[in-house]
Formats: sequence, C-alpha cells, structure tokens
Amino acid sequence: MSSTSAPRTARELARAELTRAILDSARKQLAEVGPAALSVRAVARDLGMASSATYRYFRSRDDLLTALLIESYDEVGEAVERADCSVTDRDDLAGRWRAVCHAVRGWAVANPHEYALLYGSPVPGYAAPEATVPAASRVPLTLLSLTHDAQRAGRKLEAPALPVPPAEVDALAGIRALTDFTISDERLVRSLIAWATLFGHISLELFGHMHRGVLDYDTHFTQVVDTLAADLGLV
Amino acid sequence: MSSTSAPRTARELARAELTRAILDSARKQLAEVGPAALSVRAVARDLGMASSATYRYFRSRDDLLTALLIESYDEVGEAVERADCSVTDRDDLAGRWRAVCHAVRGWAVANPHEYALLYGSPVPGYAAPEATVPAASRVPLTLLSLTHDAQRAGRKLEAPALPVPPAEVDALAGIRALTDFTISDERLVRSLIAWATLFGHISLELFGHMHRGVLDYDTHFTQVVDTLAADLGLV
DNA sequence: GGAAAGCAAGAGCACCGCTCTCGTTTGTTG
DNA sequence: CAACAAACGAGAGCGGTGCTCTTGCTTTCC
Repeated sequence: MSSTSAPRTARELARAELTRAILDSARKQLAEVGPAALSVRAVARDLGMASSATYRYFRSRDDLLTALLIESYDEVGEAVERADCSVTDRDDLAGRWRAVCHAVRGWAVANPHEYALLYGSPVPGYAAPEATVPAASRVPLTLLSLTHDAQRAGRKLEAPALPVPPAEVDALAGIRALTDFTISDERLVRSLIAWATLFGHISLELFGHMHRGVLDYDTHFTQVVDTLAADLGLV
Repeated sequence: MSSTSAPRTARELARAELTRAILDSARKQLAEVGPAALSVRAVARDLGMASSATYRYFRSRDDLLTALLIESYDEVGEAVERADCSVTDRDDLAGRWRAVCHAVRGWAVANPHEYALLYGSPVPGYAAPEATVPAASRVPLTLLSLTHDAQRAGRKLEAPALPVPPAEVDALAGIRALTDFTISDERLVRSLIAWATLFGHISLELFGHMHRGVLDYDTHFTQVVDTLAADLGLV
C-alpha cells in the first residue's frame, strides 16, 4: 500500500496523528452508538474540525468503517492468538481450544458493536474490500491450526465422521489453498462445523435470540465449547 | 392487541388496505436495498402520498421495521413448518431434519436482506419488542420438537454427550419453561448446538465469511446438515 | 345536524453524507 | 531565496433522511 515509512515532514506527522485521532474518535462512537449510527459529522465535531476536513483522511464513511473493520479484526485476532499462546502446555489441545473460544466470546461480549460490525449484517451496499481478508483470517486460521495440531498428535475425532463425497472435497478446495498444512477431509468438515457453531452461538446470544431461553450464557457457552472439544477429539 | 375484527366502516377498510400497501412497498424496498437503507419517504413516494401521512399507520420507522420483522419471522417459520410436514413418513427423522434445515437456508438465500434483518446485527438502539417472540420462536420450536420426536422414538445421540452439570441445567430452565415436552439434558444441549451451527453456517455464508474458502455452499451445507443429523441420532 | 375523531398534505426542524470553492499553509524545486 | 505545486481547513451548499406541527377536509357517531 501507500508509504508506510515513518513520517519525515511535519505535515506527514500531523497527518498520521490526525488520522489516528479520527480513528480513535470513530472507534469510540462505534462502541457507543453502533456502526449504523456512526456519523462523520459527529466525529468531526468531537475533534473540533469541519466535517469536510475529515474527507481528506477518509474518502467516505465506508472507508472509515473499513479501517475500523480491519482494526477490530486484528484486535480479536490478536486476542485469540494470545489466548492460544498463553496455554504453556502445547499438548493440552482441549485447554487451548477452550482458551481460544472463550477469547472470541470474551472479546465479542466486551465489544458488541464491533462484533456486530464484523460478523453481523453487512452495511447497506458495502462489500468488505480484499484488504480486510488477512485480518479477518486470523481467527479461523488459529482454529484450523489447532485442529491440525490435534491430527498431528494422533487424536481421533470422537463425533461421527460422515464420508466426505468428492463434491464436498472440491467445495473445500478453497480452504486448502489458503492453508499450508493438510487436514483430513473429515477433520476439516468437523472444524468448519465447530467454527460455525462458535460464531453461531455468539451471534445468537449477542443479537438476542437466546433471550429468556438460555438464562446463563457463560455456563451454556462453556458447555458448548467443551462439547465441541470432545467432538474434535481434543480431550 | 388492537381490533383484529373485520373492518366494518369504509374508513377502517381504507385504513387496513393502506396499511397493507405500506407494508408491501416497504417489504419490496427491504428486499431491494436492505433494512438500513429502508426509507419512510421512499415508501411514501412509491405510494404517491406525503411522507407525513404514513406516520398515521406506523408511528416510526422502527415500528415499520418491526412489522416487517414479524412478517419475515412468520414467513420463514411457515416455510420450515411446511417443510417438516411435507415429509410423509413421520418416522424419517433424518429426512425431516434435512427438509427443515434446507428450508431455513433456502429462505435465507432467497431473502438475504430479510434474513439479515432477523438474524443480523440489530438496528441501532432498537430492541425487538415482545410481540415478535411468538413468530421468532417457530423455527427453534420446530427444531426442538423434531429432536423430541427422536427421543420418543428411542434414538440415541451418536455424538459424545458430556455430563450436564447442575449449573447448565439451571441455565437451560428458560427453554424448558417455553416448551411443554421434556427432553433429556444431553439431547437439549445437542439440539441447541445444532441450532447454533445451522444459523452460524447460514450467517457466515450470507455475510461473506466463507468467501473463497468454501467454493460450493450448497454441497457443504448438505454435508453439515447430514453431520448434524448423525450427531443427533436421527439417521 | 353537529361535535369528535381520523385523515392527507405541506412546511419546517435537525440531522446526515458528500462536494465544491476559497484562502492559507507547507514542502519542493529552480 | 523565490516561486510554484500540493496539501490543508473551513464554509457554504445540495439532496437526502426521520419526524413534528399545523391546517384544512372528511368520515363517523351521538
């Protein structure tokens, strides 16, 4: 991308600082009012500048949202990677799985609007640009590499593994192209299911669909995560 | 709620008709531009009336969205219930499960904006009123009653069932209060997991998180649904 | 028949994203 | 050092939004 070198001139330095200030203010507003109500004018007001001036730093509101999107993806991605690394016994796959899953949900609960921005309905006609892909991939890649470790450790899937027909193998070719390690078809399917379960659960919880059905989200989430760990043979 | 009786006077009839027309136009716009871009003024334009006049029928844009929310919930709920009933062999639990799951996804793919309205990020500060609960419950209740049938038929869960601690039993008391039948704790947990997996998968797919990873959504979804059926012992 | 309620329409308020212009500041180059 | 070009901030303005208020008209009901 553009010049990522350190700002030499005073102007470049001021630009970097103001860009950061806009992002911080936008991030604050995002956390308070949510993505849909994020207003460029309000950000400008917060910073004491004319709203038109902000357009020198972000070409549009969508561009600003994209920047926040990447920041948030990286934030949750880093939280998840750190949670994984925090488990000193690398062979404690179930422990790592639990740490990772609870890191995702912990971040989501602490930053519900950011989570909604990442995993909720996409904004109007806006399609996330390719630039977001690397940041967005951090969490799924962490999950996949964990199940790959389980395969290397010789753990067997405990949940029933259906035969994977050739069509399904083809359908999953994209993932194999994105990863450098090789997972068995059955384990890959199970991993994707766990991925969907994880985010499905968090979305259902955060978006209010478990209201009055599940009374204690923490407890139930723990049960779900443990069950997934058992399915994946991580225990 | 308000008078649900047939309109007697000409005025009441006109009111019912116009309410319907507003809903239809709004629904059309919802499908075209999505919930966030739905505009009261555009609806009024479409109907050739002043925007202020629509406020006699819906107190606010959120009220209009709520009405669309309920309609959509009922639509997908009915699609799911019909899919279940369409399986003549009531003992073919796996077939019913497949029909139900594919009905949910089929509706979602055909009505992505409506799906986003229901299961995506909630709109700004808006909380779905209690009036939406019955309609919203139709799909999960269908899923639950299906697994309940499996229990009555003596099917055994095939995926590993972790012991359900008392705290988790308490956490799930809300669901038991909403249903009249009794499912074992283990089966209830598995059902909730399947529920989360189902909607998690559809959300990940529709919201673009499987982009370039999964190449054939239909095939993969089928694999997921079949796997869930096996887990639940429906085969 | 007349009061009361329901109604459509228009003007208007405060806000939004975004663009354009204008005068100023900054950096570069001859 | 001077001159030019690029970047910048501020302001006005456009077309759009949700929503309210007032003003008349129509329908309903007593």
